[in-house]
Amino acid sequence: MAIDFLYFNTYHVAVDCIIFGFDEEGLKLLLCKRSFDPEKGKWSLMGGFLNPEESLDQAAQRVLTRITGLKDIYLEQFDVFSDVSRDPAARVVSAAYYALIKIGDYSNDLIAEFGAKWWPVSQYPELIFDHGQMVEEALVALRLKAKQEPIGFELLPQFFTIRQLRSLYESIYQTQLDPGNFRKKILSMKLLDQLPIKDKENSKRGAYYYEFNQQRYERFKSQGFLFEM
Amino acid sequence: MAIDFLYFNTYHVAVDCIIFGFDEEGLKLLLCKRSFDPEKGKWSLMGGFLNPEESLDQAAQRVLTRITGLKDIYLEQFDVFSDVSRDPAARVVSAAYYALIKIGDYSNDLIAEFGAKWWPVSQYPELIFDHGQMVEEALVALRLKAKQEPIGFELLPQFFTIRQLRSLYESIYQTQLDPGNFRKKILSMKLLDQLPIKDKENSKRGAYYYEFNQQRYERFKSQGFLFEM
DNA sequence: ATCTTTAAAGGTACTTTGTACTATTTATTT
DNA sequence: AAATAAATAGTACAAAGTACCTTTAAAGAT
Repeated sequence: MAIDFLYFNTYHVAVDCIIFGFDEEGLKLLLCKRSFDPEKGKWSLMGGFLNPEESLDQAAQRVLTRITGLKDIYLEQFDVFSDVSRDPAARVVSAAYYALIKIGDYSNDLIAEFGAKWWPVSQYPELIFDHGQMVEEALVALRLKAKQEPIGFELLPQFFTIRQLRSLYESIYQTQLDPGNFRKKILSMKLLDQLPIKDKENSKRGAYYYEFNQQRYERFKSQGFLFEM
Repeated sequence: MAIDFLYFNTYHVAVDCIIFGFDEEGLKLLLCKRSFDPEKGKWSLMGGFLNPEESLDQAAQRVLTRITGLKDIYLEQFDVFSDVSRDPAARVVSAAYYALIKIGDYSNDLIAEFGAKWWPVSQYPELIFDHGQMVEEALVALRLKAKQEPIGFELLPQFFTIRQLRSLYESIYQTQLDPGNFRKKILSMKLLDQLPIKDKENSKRGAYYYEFNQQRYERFKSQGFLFEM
C-alpha cells in the first residue's frame, strides 16, 4: 500500500465535556443552549473542535476555560464517539471528557453568556445527538473513578465537613451511607486535616471543617496505599 | 460563528490495537514489523486508518480480523492519542484499543504474513511513535478491568484448570497468589462449572477442568453481584 | 438558669472476608 | 508397595465492614 492511500481520508475531530458540580441539592451537570446550527436552541454539552496546534486534552481545557473562566480543571477522557451519523451535519469523531469543578467557583456571568444552566444528574433535559449517552457513560466512569481515587475533593470547596463529603458520595452513588461508619473509614485513611473551625449551620454542636491533604495522599500512594471507597 | 469556520479543520483518524495473549510462559503481546514508511521495518502495534463508513469500534474489529483471522474479538477502547507530532508523517489522532484473544486460536500463518511475533509483556522491543506508551497504558487498563470483570476467560481456552486461571492472574498482576485461597475465592463465586475431565500433565493427581458460565454471570450481575478479584 | 433538641463524634458487638498455614486425597512414578 | 507431587480441603487467626448505641457540645426554648 502506498502512503497516498493510507493517509487519504480525514475527519472532523471534536471534544465534548460533561461538567459536574456539587451543592446541597446534589450532583449537577452544566448544560448550555446551543447557539448555532444544527440543533440551534437545544440543550447540549459544552464542546468544540480540535485545533491543529493542540492535543485533545488541550482542546478540552480550552473549551472549559472559555466556558467556566477556570484554569487547570480536573479532566478525564472516558470514551470516543464515532458513529457515522452521530452529527447529521458532518462526520465528526468526538472525544468525551468529564470535568469536576467546585460549583462555587463558577461565575454566574458565564451562565448568561452561554445560556448555561446546572441540572441535577437525575433530571436533565433531552440533549442533542448522542450527548445523552455521553452523560450516562460519564456517570458510570465517574462512579468507577470515585471508588479508586480521591477525586471527590475536586467537587467540594477547600474546607468541608465530613457530612458534606458523605453527602457527595451519597449523591454520586445514589445511596444512603451510615454516618458513623463513613466517618470512621474516611478518617482512618489519615488524608484529612482537621481545622480549628466549625460549621454551625447544620448542627448545634457544630461540625469541624477538614481539608484534603494532597501531598500526604501522593506520599501514601507512592508507598503502595490504595484509596478505596 | 458560521458553520464554515467551525467545521473547517480535518484530521487523519486511526486505531491502534494492543493484542494480549496468554500461555504457559505468561502474558504476551502481539507486535508486527511495519511494512511501510515511515519507520518501515520497525516494531509496532497493529493499526489502521478509519474508513468513512465505519465507527472506530468497527475499524478496530476490522484491523483485528485482518491480522488474526478471528471474529468478535474482545475489545476495549482505553485512550485517544492526539499529540500534534506523534506521527511525524501527518497529524493523526489515534484511538487505542486492547484486545484479548485465546493464543491457541491465533493462526501461525498470519505470523509470517505480517511479520508478527508474540512478546512477553515484561520484555518487548522498542516501538515506533508513542506505541510504547500505549502498551503501558493498556496494561494499566487491563489490570483495572481484570479486577472488576471476569475478562480473564477471554485469554484462556474454553476448558481450563484452576491452576491456569491462577497463573493468568499471577502474570497480569506480577505477583504470587496462594493456591488454596485463590481456589476458595474463585469457586465461591459459583461462576465455574467443573467438567468430568482432568488435566494430568502438571500433577499426578490431576486437576479438574472448569468452564466459565457466562450466562450465570449475566444473571448474577443483573441481581447486583459484583465480580471482584 | 435549666431543659430540650440536634447532629457530631466516639464506641461496641457482631458478621463477613481475607490470610497464612496445615492436613488429606489421588494417582503416578520409582 | 512406598515415595511423590500437586490438587483439594480444612482451620485458626486477623482485618475489615456493618448495624447500632452512647456520649458530647452548643443552640434555642421554657
